[in-house]
Amino acid sequence: MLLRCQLLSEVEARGVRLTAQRRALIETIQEATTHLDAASLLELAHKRDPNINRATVYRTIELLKQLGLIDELDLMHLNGEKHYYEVKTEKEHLHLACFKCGEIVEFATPAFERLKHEIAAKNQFEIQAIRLEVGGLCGLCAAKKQKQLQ
Amino acid sequence: MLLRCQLLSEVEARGVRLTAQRRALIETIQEATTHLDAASLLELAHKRDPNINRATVYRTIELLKQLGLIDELDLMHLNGEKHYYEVKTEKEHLHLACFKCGEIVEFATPAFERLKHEIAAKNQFEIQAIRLEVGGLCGLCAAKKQKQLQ
DNA sequence: GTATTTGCAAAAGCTTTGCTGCAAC
DNA sequence: GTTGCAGCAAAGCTTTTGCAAATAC
Repeated sequence: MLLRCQLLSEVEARGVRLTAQRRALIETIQEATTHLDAASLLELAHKRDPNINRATVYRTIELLKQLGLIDELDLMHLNGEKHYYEVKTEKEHLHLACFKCGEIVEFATPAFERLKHEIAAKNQFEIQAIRLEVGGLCGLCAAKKQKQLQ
Repeated sequence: MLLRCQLLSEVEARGVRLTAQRRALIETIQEATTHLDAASLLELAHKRDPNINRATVYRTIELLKQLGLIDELDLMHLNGEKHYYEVKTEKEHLHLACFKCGEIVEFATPAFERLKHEIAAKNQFEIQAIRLEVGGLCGLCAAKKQKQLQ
């Protein structure tokens, strides 16, 4: 799996030596198909190594954040205050969170990229992290609401 | 003060009866010149009524959120996990948070408005809340870093 | 042998809740 | 006399931390 190798090698390319536990955690993040919060990451990583501890999870997340390799999301606090993590992608994308059904959709558009550049230029700001989150009703839930009102 | 009357009357226009404490809290939010978190709001509101309780603060914030009159911000978790609140404005704006000096700058641009509309249209999404937060180095701190590197 | 990492449990920080009594209408 | 609000303290949830033991190099 190409992607899996990328995150790991990105870390090592930065001269960071990894323990087996951290490697397991990083692989788990890389292979995840949904947005992971710390607890879910721990649970998933336990399949690789049941001894991994919560503290190690947080410390590894901290490491990856420092290296600028993952992004931290709130997903509009749809499920409380936990954070979610995803591997940083080349192109910025945003997250749509449905307050009704909880669905999370990702959306990328050149307009977001352009906006990002405008922000940096007009404010002389060196952007290290950018997070655009949207909350509301997805198409399905919005349609349902319309029906109920009729 | 015109603005102050607006938030209050917006609430009452929605048929919500307010107690004196809630009115005091809402006035405090309206008049604040910085982004308030719950604790700061409580502290400030105590000048109007020293009996206001933390629980009442959170319950009033919840009310205003439900009514769609305030926005909740994280400000890139610059100071921990607390939330900040601001009166919802007509035009969307975003927040730039400097990881170094902690400065928060607001920035509005038509490009953000356009992006918002594109998001809604392309995803058939009914946007109720949108939050764009940026973290990095403000111009000053970025310049300082450049100097140190030389 | 020194430097890091781990495991554990406790603490910390912010927010929510249960419940009792109080106030409003 | 209902209905809803306030006050208090405790609980809840997620994240962070201190420290001793274990591991890696």
